[in-house]
Amino acid sequence: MTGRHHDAEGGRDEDAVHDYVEQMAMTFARFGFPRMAARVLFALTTSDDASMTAGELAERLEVSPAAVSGSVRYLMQLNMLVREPVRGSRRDRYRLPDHAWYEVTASNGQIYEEIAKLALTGVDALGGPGTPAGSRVVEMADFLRFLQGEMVAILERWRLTRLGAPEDASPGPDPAGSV
Amino acid sequence: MTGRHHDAEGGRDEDAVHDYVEQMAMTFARFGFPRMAARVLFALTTSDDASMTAGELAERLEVSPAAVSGSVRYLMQLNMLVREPVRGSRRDRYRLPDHAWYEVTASNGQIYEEIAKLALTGVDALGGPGTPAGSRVVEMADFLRFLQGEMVAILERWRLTRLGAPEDASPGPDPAGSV
DNA sequence: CATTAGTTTCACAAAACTGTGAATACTGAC
DNA sequence: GTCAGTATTCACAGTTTTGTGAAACTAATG
Repeated sequence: MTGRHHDAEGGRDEDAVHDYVEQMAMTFARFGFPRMAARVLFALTTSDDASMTAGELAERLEVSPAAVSGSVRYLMQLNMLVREPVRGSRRDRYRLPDHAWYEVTASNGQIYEEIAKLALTGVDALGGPGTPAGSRVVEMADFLRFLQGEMVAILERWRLTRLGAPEDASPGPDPAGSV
Repeated sequence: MTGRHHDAEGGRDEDAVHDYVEQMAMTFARFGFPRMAARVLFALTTSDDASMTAGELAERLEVSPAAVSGSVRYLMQLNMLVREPVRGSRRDRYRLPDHAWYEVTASNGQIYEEIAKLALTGVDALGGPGTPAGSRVVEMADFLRFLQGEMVAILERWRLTRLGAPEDASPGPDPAGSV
């Protein structure tokens, strides 16, 4: 025993996991993601069954139940988390869906379209699509719609190549030696 | 004269443009983009030559020069704005590059790889890629790298089809009647 | 070299955001 | 129906972010 909860080769190092969760969460926070929600997300990501109760999350992260409550609500609204009532108990388990990153990326794709639509509402005020400013806005909207369309296609490709193949327990055909 | 600065059919309606800038900026702010930077961005987007001095921006947006200064620095760091010193004057013009959205999307692509790399640093602590948590992290990293790679490809396709074709003043081949 | 227009920096006030503890409201068990 | 265990809501405090006014800095012009 080293003082760090490191079981053995291949075992989990809980302290290191703790650090890792915090590091990932802070990185996401830098990109505008709510801090506590990021902590919850990675606490779940790093738990072996991708599932914890609110109480377990609070204990693990050493934060109040209130903070967990707010964060899980936020994450659920983003479709990154599902709540699963536990039969025979009033506890709910919060679980990361199986392919959460794929799912959330797919469901967020719609925001490109929303922004494009909003952008185009300004074209008239700018004097129409023939004016420099008007055409600039149209180009932006076109670009966003292009991105959205392509995104749908590449997500479909991911779904087919990675999620379509049923048995793929190994990390993947492309371990991509850490760059 | 209606009280709104609307010249004629096809002319700009400055009041409406003002509202539009604010609306777009607030939408971006909801997604975590700094508010004032968003205002500056859309003030430039909606100006006919995509270029203004700091003073013009401050006047147009009715904010302090200090706020403009901070925001343009932020936007330049994101490659969404270039500073162009004006010869024979101490004024700098801040200009939106021609295909700003394309450019910034392309230059931001790298963040997927960064997050993927950071994510993989946790695999050991989780007990290796064979554990449930470890494989989950590997899948996330794989997905992010896949996205990044595909993004590079689709941006290249945009560049070739839209920026490669020299004359395309019309809004585009696909007006995409508002969905 | 002094003047002046324009921009940036700095310290500070206001607003927004985060997370907490306490109170409240659910929900299943008995 | 009552009890007990959980989850949620609410008001608040600490922190961070945002934007301002004033002063400092920079560069062209007479």
